Amino acid sequence: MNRIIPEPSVIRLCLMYRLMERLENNGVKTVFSPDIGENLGITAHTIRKDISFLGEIGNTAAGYDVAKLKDHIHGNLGLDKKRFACIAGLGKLGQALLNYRQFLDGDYRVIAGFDSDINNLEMLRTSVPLYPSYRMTEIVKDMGIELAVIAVPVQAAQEVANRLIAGGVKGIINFAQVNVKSKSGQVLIRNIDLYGELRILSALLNLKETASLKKVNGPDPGKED
Amino acid sequence: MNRIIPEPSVIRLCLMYRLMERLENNGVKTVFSPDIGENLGITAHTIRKDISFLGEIGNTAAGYDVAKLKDHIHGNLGLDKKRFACIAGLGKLGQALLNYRQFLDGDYRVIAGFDSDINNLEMLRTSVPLYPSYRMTEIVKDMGIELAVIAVPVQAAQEVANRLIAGGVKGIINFAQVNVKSKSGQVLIRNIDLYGELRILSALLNLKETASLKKVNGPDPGKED
DNA sequence: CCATCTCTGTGAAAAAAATCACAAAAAATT
DNA sequence: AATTTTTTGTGATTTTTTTCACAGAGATGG
Ligand SMILES: NC(=O)c1ccc[n+]([C@@H]2O[C@H](COP(=O)([O-])OP(=O)(O)OC[C@H]3O[C@@H](n4cnc5c(N)ncnc54)[C@H](O)[C@@H]3O)[C@@H](O)[C@H]2O)c1
Ligand SMILES: NC(=O)c1ccc[n+]([C@@H]2O[C@H](COP(=O)([O-])OP(=O)(O)OC[C@H]3O[C@@H](n4cnc5c(N)ncnc54)[C@H](O)[C@@H]3O)[C@@H](O)[C@H]2O)c1
Repeated sequence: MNRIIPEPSVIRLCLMYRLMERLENNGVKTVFSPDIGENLGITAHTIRKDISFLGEIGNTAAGYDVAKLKDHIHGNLGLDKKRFACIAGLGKLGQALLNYRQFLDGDYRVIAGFDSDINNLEMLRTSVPLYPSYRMTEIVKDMGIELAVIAVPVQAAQEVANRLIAGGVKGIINFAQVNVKSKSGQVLIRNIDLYGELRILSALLNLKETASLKKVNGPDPGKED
Repeated sequence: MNRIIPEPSVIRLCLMYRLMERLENNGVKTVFSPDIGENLGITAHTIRKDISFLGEIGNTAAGYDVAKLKDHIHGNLGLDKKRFACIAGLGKLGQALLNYRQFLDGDYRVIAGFDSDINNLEMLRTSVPLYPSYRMTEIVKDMGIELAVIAVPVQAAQEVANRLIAGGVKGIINFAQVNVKSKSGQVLIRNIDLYGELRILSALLNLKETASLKKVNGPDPGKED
């Protein structure tokens, strides 16, 4: 058993965690590695390898106890650590996120919203405290906010990231149409390009047709659609 | 030069395309591989390798012509192929996407929206034609829609995916809190978990602190934040 | 127009990740 | 209680991806 976990495994384990939550809700008590794989589009081999990075937890010949596996992942990845989050930019996308239940009562709770447009702030009905953009660094620092979501226009994104980082944010999810960076490289940043996802899909489809793609993801598929 | 392109390279090339668009808008004429790398958080080596999968295009000792590289990626990845898209589920998130400019006038144009709630459909002000959910398969087939975005509640997601696939959709982006699957494995699916991104960030931060993560991404960072 | 300097393109090497294959442990069956 | 079946956990192997290193093509500059 290895205590050093590859990043792709961490990401898959997070997906497994979500799956275990759902299975537990549905009253499922036990799962086998091929079930998990089937659900996540990953081979059973990889599933078992990923889980084994966290130590032994399965039952030989009897699979994994759903609740136990969930807690195991939870504990080992430190998901029990609660963190505060904020949303910078409360336009169409920022508002949708701001009102999303999981962001309000989950482990990574949104406790502040920021926008440069004061009128916009006054219009919004929400239980989350909202602040003008110029107070971002100060508020982030005071509230101990560690995670941030950027949903501002492309021109403002890097500047907003800088202010968040100055306030002590350690992780950022960025939806603006530009990869934002942290100069020190110490802050984790995940750039998500929603429109770009369509571009990627289209490119993969094209290449799949002309057979010039090395591999298309997903493990042994079933038979029929 | 290799005509078979690894999937990670395809994804990075799509990011490069976005960057070239922006640089061109800003009047930048030439870029060097380290610039591109710096912008995307990837090493210059990888950038050059990725580009070289598409054939020679750079100028020895003089970098890449922005417009030329953009068109080169565009052509080689088949991004010139226009495709129609639709959005299934017009709640908070679906509406934000539906009104996003790039989805309305980009190459992957949203030409239909679906919701099971007729009242909701009647309330919405948009230039995109909206349809009740039960017509999904029929409309998708008739309009020749190839790409779809799923933004329905978790319970409905797989069922909606099935209907889209029955209508002939070839690629799906799914925002519901469950990995949806295509039985044949022929349909490309990208599951995006917005809340899960926060979980991943938190897990990576925890592991970084306890030094039990194999590698944290991002190439040689600069000096200061 | 020669020397030098710069940056691409790519085979080779290294690193990382996924897959395999099987021992071993427990459950199920007879 | 012995045998068969099942399924985990993990070293070993294979595949994939990234990084390296440098030849070579062209720019630059005297
Ligand atoms: N809406 C979508 O579906 C969608 C899809 C993909 C990507 N995006 C990206 O997400 C971002 C937000 O999109 P949107 O549609 O919500 O845009 P929007 O224009 O509706 O909202 C942007 C908000 O940011 C605020 N803002 C501007 N500068 C700011 C600053 N310096 N600090 C804080 N707030 C500031 C504005 O006042 C506005 O409220 C954009 O970068 C967009 O490209 C949006
Ligand atoms: N809103 C967010 O910020 C956010 C963030 C992360 C993930 N998500 C996920 O995105 C999805 C949508 O979220 P939301 O906040 O927009 O939810 P929502 O409840 O506001 O909207 C869901 C919409 O889907 C429609 N719908 C239900 N069943 C349908 C069916 N069978 N066919 C077509 N339409 C149907 C509903 O009528 C409703 O309009 C959910 O799965 C949610 O978990 C949302």
